[in-house]
Amino acid sequence: MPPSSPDGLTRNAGIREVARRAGVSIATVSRVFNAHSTVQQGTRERVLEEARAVGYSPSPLGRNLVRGRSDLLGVILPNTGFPLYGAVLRGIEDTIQASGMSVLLASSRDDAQIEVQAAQHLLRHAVDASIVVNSRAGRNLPTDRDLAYVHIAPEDPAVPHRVELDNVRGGELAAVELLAGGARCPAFVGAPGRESAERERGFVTSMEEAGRRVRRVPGDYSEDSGLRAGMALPADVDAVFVAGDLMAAGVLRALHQQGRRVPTDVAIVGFDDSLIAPLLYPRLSSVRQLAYDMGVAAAQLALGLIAGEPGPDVVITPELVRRESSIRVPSPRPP
Amino acid sequence: MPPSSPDGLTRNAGIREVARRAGVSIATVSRVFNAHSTVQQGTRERVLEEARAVGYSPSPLGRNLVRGRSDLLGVILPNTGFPLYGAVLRGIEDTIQASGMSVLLASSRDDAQIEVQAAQHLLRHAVDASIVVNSRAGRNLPTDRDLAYVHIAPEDPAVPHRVELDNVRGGELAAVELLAGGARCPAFVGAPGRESAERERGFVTSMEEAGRRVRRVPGDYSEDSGLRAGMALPADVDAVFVAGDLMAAGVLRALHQQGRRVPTDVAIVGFDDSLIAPLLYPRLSSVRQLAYDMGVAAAQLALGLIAGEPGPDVVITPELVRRESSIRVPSPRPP
DNA sequence: TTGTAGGCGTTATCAG
DNA sequence: CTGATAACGCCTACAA
Repeated sequence: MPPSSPDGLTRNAGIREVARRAGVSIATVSRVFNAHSTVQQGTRERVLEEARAVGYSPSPLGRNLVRGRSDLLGVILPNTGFPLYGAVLRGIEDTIQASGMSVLLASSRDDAQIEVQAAQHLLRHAVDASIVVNSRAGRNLPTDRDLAYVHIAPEDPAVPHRVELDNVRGGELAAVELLAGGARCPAFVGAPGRESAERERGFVTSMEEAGRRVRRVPGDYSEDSGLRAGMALPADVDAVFVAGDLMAAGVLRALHQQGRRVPTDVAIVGFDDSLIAPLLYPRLSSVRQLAYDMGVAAAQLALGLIAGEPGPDVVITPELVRRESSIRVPSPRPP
Repeated sequence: MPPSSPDGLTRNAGIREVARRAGVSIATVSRVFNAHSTVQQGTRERVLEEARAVGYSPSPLGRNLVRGRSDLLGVILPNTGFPLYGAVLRGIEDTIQASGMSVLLASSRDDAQIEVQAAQHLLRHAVDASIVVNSRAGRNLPTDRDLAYVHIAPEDPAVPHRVELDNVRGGELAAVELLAGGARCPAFVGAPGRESAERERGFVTSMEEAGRRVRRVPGDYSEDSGLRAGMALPADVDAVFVAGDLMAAGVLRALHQQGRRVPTDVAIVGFDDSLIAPLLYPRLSSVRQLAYDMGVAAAQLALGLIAGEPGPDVVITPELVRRESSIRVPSPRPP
């Protein structure tokens, strides 16, 4: 019995139903819905007509099975909650939406082991490609067929298909800004990992070229570590570059507590320009990480790989967003 | 030809391969991998053994097709980037991970139209259920078979399967805190929508019971609107409850600019306890929204619906997180 | 307990 | 340009 639907509810019409009503074979219906196939004008219209009538469109499930791929893009984030990753995700989503793909999410919890498992899981779901943010596993990710990974800021400097921020340049921007503000005794608050090291390199190099020695204080990207770093800042330091905004918030608080005025006594530049930067007091100058743009770039790269046209790696150039924390004004002494 | 693999690479082994090696039919292999099926101990072990040997596990694609459902959970967020939603997402992820499901993401951009399309898209991918955050479309979401929606804080107060915060209670908590700090002239900074209205109701009711009249100032959840609201605050106001942390950041800044001290001159309580609250200056007291917990609850509800055991709606009781912005201390005048 | 066979909804190959 | 028909990988009556 053909799936005529005598009950009130329109059960999901399939390709057969449409073929029957249009008086063609299911093969023709399929061709109509798959581009670059040749089918006569009249037939095509008739099929489309009937399809609309019963509300048909090809089921992803059947299609996935036969094609061995889905229209899914895997995304592996270290941590779903972090704002910066949210921006990346949004960039990815906005970009792939047009091509009818969707995002299958997984998280790695900053653990190479878990990351590999997540990748495997995505693989089994036949994602067309995956984007991995801050990959720990790097080249060890399982790769089926010619599955493509696009990496955003991976630890491993050798993985292909990468989108990355020019961290060294970011450090330089911070140095330029602080020097313009008259920095004499600069400090750098860093964190473990490649990215922080690069930011430090750019900063220190520029500062040394200007004849300034940079004090280093370690942290771990947390606000708390920033607070401790701020407390440990030598008394003569008058300019600080902090490798992450959250840490910068901690440094800022430490300075408040010590009664040191920002930017009058100490100027500060953060990194990321995450959404907290303009909310801090004073508003934090920060090297903009352009997370949204990185998501967009990664998605475009992924789309290219899927289409068989691998694009070149992307290096995004950061900008400095100037706000109150680094803009030196004459000491506000009322008359 | 059976898929013996003469080339070096182990091509993905299928159910047939395992069946052949274990000397059983594919039906038996299938039964081994589907619980509540009865297969002899010895046979089961042999199958498992061979499965492990070739690295086999049932393909989601084939399984989805025949079962008409995937092991995917749809999640529709208004906006992928917003921190609060990130927390919800994390709660969802952490909860479903154990059951081997994964999250298929979509966003609604706060638009009922787009929300419906997103839901349809998820539907076609045969998600087992969907979680919708801040639904605008409400009961108008397309519903195939017995697909279940779980709603987190929907606009429509009548949709079933909901997880929600007790906003009225949140308003009361804010009132209690501010009254304890000696509030005489309280104000409320609100925003459009049901949630803000409920927070207002709880706040105003409690305040009026204490004999205080509440000034209302409108906003829209943005920092900027908070800044404007803060500027528009009558001079005698000494306590403010703001319906969102981001707006509260704006209010705080306005007060700084006016030279009004927080909490000495004006005490402030925000709402959400988003991750910016402890970063503001001074640290912002806030009614905790427990977004992570709401994600967990929603995921549990969804899991229940999928299993055919619908659980009761969930109302989460907020807590007040006390921080500097509402803790009145004697004016800090050193001896 | 196990095997046989049919079907899930599509795409792709190969004739016509 | 179009129609049969064979996969795709798996689940599930039904039968043995």
